[in-house]
Amino acid sequence: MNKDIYLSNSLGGKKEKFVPIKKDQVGMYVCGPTVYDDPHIGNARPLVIFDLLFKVLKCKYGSKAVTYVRNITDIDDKIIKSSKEKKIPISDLTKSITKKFHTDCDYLICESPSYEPRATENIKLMIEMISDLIKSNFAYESEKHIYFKVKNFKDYGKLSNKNLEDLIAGSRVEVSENKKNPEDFVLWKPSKDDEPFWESPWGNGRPGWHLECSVMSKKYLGDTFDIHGGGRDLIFPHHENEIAQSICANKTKNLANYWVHNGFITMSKEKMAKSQGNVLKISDFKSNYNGQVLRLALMSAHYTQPLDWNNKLMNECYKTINKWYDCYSPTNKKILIKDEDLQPLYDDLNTPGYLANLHKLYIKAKDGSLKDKELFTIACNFIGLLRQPKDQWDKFKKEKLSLSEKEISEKINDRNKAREDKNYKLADKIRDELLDKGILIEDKDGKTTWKIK
RNA sequence: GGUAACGUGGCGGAAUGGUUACGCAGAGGAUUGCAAAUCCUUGUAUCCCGGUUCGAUUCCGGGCGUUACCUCCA
Repeated sequence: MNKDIYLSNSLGGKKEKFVPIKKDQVGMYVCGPTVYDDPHIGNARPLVIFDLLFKVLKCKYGSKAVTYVRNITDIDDKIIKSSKEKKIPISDLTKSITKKFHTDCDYLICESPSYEPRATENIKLMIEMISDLIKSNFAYESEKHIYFKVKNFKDYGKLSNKNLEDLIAGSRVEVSENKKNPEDFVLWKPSKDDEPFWESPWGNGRPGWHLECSVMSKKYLGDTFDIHGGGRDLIFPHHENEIAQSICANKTKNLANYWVHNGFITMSKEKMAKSQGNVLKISDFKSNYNGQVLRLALMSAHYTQPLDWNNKLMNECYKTINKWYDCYSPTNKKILIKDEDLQPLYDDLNTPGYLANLHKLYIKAKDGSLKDKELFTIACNFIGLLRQPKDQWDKFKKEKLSLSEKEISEKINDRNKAREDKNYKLADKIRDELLDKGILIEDKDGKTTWKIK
């Protein structure tokens, strides 16, 4: 397959043909979690979206050609605050949230990135980058704080379409007596007695937000790399500041050539965010839904669009996967997905377009040959669906049942007796009762079978 | 106030300068004791006003509306 990949580039605001810096090598950096609280559905979207992009890139460039780096930020003001609130030592908190995050990734069927560096393991490199920035007059020290001097970087605001005057006029920037200018942001700050610290030329302290991404992307992908991803809300200030730091420290023109940002998950059309108090934890879904259902739901809209999260969406996705399992036919054969079927994914990760193709392949597979079913299964597998054996999917459904199989067959016997007696009122009552409990009865060829709705 | 995104049938959601998305729901039919499941059939929608064009839902301008970012947020 030699089709081009297109991506919506936030830098410039247009869909562009993807051309990697090196012909047969792709580097992608995605902002991972700050591990201070349980991951929620909003966090799940970039996990699934960039997992898909990883798969598509590997499909085109080869599985070894793509380096996917996703950081874990394990030192930050939010973590310190959360640790105090929860009365848990910081390292315990970050370890347990990181573990939960990985469990959630598995639940959503996301494969591991190539590297998953932690901020606290790279403090030395951060200090080096700060020193470079001070030397080249892009940063200054003030009362044991180091600030980035935004005015000295003329391209500041290019990604987020902001200019300095507006930012200052907005005056929502954090005011601090130590700053020379209100728009400056902190690279290093002193730690209080009860806060974690690292030794530095400017005293014991800790890094500002933003810096870990600049340092770790450089470490694994170089000064300039291909794709940088994350949620829309990171565009400003996080990515803007990353760009400023990296370009000034590395003396390059660009940090990443393609900036890819996913839209938000909303609840009743309003952004799902901790500050709004309307977050749904990923783990809350585990008892009721197989992770594939969430994964499909997260792919049901284009990644740049907002996605409203509700029960109807979940139910539709559940029904779709349940239906698709009828054609589940795993195989070790190498069956290639047709270019025309794959094409929507190459075109800016158009997941709804690909899902439409899957529906078409399903219809073909349903009455088709084994090979059609195998192709359909492989096409689902490509985006991380139908990877679990069917009995695992059924098992999950059975766990939710309130009736035992024995009770169900007793009810069915009762109903069939009633039918023989032509007591259809009773028969229908039993059937409806079972349906209420999620058991679907089918009379076929004189036999009655049941399945879980 | 500044900066963006979006506005498609009952709902969700793609695409597109002239013809079909797709899914769910609904309707009709086959089947059935009745159902369910399944199968078959069925949908002519692009916020408003101008402009460009032979032709715009699609491009351009204006308006209205919704949302987001400008403070931590995926």
